[in-house]
Amino acid sequence: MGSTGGDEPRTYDVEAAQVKWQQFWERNATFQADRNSTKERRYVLDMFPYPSGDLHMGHAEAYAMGDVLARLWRMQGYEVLHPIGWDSFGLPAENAAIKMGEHPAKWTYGNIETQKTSFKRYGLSLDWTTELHTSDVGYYKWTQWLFAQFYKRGLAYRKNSFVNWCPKDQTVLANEQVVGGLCERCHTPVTKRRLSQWYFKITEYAQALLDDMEQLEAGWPERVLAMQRNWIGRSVGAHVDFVIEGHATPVTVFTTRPDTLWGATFMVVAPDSELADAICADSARAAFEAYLERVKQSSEIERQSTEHEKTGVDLGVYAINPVNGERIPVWAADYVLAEYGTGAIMAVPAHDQRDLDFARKFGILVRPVIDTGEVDPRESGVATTGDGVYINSGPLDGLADKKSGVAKAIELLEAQHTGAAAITYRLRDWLLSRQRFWGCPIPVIHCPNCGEVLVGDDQLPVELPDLRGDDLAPKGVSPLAGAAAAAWRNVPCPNCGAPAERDTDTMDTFVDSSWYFYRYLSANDDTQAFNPAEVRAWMPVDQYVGGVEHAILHLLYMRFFAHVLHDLGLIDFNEPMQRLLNQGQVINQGKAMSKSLGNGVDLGTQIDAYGVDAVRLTMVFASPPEDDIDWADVSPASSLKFLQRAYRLATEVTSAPDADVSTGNLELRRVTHRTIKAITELVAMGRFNVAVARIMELVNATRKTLDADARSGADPAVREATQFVAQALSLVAPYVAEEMWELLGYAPSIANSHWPEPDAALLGNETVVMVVQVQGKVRAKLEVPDGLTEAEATEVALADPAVIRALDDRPIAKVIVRLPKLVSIVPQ
RNA sequence: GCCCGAGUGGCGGAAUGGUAUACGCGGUCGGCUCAAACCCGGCUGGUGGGAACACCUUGGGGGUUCGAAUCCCCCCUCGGGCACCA
Repeated sequence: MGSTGGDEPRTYDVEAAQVKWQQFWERNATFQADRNSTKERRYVLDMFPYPSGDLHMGHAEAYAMGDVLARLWRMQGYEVLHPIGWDSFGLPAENAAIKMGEHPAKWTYGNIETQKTSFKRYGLSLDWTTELHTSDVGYYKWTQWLFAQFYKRGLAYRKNSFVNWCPKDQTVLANEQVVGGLCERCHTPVTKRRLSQWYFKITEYAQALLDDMEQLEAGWPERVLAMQRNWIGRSVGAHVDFVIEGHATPVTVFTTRPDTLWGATFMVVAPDSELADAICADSARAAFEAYLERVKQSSEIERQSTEHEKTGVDLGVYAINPVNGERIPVWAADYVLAEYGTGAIMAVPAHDQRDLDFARKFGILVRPVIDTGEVDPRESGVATTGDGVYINSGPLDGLADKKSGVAKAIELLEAQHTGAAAITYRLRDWLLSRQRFWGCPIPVIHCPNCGEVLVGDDQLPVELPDLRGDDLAPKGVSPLAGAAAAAWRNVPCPNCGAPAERDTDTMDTFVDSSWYFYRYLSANDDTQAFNPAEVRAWMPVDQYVGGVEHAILHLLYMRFFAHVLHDLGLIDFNEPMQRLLNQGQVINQGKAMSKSLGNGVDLGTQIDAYGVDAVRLTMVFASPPEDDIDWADVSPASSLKFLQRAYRLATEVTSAPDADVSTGNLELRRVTHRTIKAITELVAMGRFNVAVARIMELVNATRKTLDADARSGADPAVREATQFVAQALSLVAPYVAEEMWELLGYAPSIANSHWPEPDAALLGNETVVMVVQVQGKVRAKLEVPDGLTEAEATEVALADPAVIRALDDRPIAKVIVRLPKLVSIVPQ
């Protein structure tokens, strides 16, 4: 009980409030968006969850953040759509199904029920009427339809090449899913396999994806944009053709330094490229094949290691340097990648460290062509890469900077038709096939006569067959290629009727998640993937919220999808997410929570102990949204204490709901309106932790007013302050906010209340604290009436004893006045 | 190696050119209590001083400015991303 005592209940029953308001919101469809609304619309989107079990601390933080904005915008009078669904295809379900001898759907949809209950308890302002599951036939039919659109446009194709293979999950992986040479999901070292696989031609959009980042600069975190730029990896340089002795077609290399061509003393091709095989001399064949075998055995990690000693083999052929006619040897070495550029490079050992290391190991000629004034690379073993004067470079000799050297070299190559300016990207096409069952089947039939045949729109969906348990166990190929799926797989060719087979791979689940936010807008429409009119009405998304771990996965893929959908004429924008918030992680004792460390914190236990409101408040208040929260550093118990303290204000308000606020305590009213202004701005800027601090200050100020005078409970200013405390609090602590709202005598729900505008007349102050500096040091803090003139302020400042003492009779050189709060005096 | 971001009390953090350390945690002293928990209130960057007060303090060094945590240059440390990418 509080020190002032009283008969009314002074705290709220956390558990009872949670049950009561959940029911209320559900019954009244409080958070259901009105599709026919005439209000301005806002679309708040959280990255949809994978139904892995129950809601955990990480979800709790992410969803708390999105809800703050959704709730603010709703109260500000926008029609807010805040949907939710399930990214319900994926490997964990399949693994669980194998273990239990079940169908993956059972595990998946069971988890969804559990998680859904937790979501509802968590008090999020979600519209459940558009709930979707990517594993529902009604959804994945349209994933297949979209694949077909991509295919028809030439953006989905199959090719045979070395691909990333996870030996544990027994499936291929996209480049984006290989992190440091390990499988993103299970951390097994990734190996290479040669397979025919489906790809999306994301490389065709490399430049567009770079260019359109300009639109995102205002609303996306800089680090995400940087990561995407880095990942796309644009390099500007030139293509140069080298004739190979004894071969008709020249080999093209890509280089960023065509100006160093005169120093190219050998050429290197990737051992696992077709090119190496094609040009290898008979005399070198045996050595080459032994080397290739060795390269294939080594893991990605080994190969990528910077410590890795250079290896390679002489292919026994010579190339002709197009600028000086010099014969240079051609080597195969694994430091050249088959997939990047053309799979072949010109090596300039004097000015590239990798080439220098290689040349020194194998005794190949090193010839500097730029004199940078540094030690000769032949002596130092350190390649020089800076600007300098060109030497040994024919027509470039005497030039002194890289820029003109590069330009001159390209001009020369173009004139003799042996090369041209070129741009290369690091980004590779998106490998979308997966050798697993619980995913969206690729709607293609392979016919011995007709080849690849796309399943017609009228034949969609291609439904998954009913496989379970051991049928799904990894056998090196997709379960859909196994005996149990024979009946599903063997179908007549839609073209010629001959016996044919369905494609047995399923799509990467990132395909599913690249378009779910369009589907929310017409989730139950079985005539189209999404309704263009609804997309026009609601999109782009105003705020997207999710983890930064998707910076170059989902967030790149969904951008690519949007570009294609735009080119297909299905949407009229390129960038679907205007603002992006990457919330931090919840960690414990400095480390990510994990089972092996045993430092996990269970969300359900926290909620049972402190309530939803306190947990959410803790999440939001602990740090800026994008920073990690260490649960060891926070105190949900004190969050609850604060909520009870706020609640208590409402129990002490005795004025009528329609009381005339203009008669209220002016000081408190000023604090309230300043707080309204500050919180409105802070929340809009995503500075939620600071906004909460402001709520706390308003609670403190209101408490002081109440404690100062026993009659303050009847003061309408106290009601006004408390009312705003409830509204601001409702952004993070919706249950206690509803309780307060009811106690104040207003009709629920507070979520539909009108967010106040600050009264401009109340933003000023009668008096302000004016700081007086002498030589930049604060010498006095004076309480003066607001609205002094500069001359008056100066006069008051110079009269202050502390200021006089600090001036010590020195004459004044300058006085700078910044009204209303500062006077800076500069003595001579 | 390249690219981003960050360094502020014992801790999370606030202040983005104008009162450094808001708000909270922790601590401490006091009130309530037979007692304790809860709750309520005060104090809480450092050094010197009995006090008034003075000086110092935003990773380090330099600069711009009447005034710098904030802007500029150099360096250090930490976190993240990419990485034999030609």
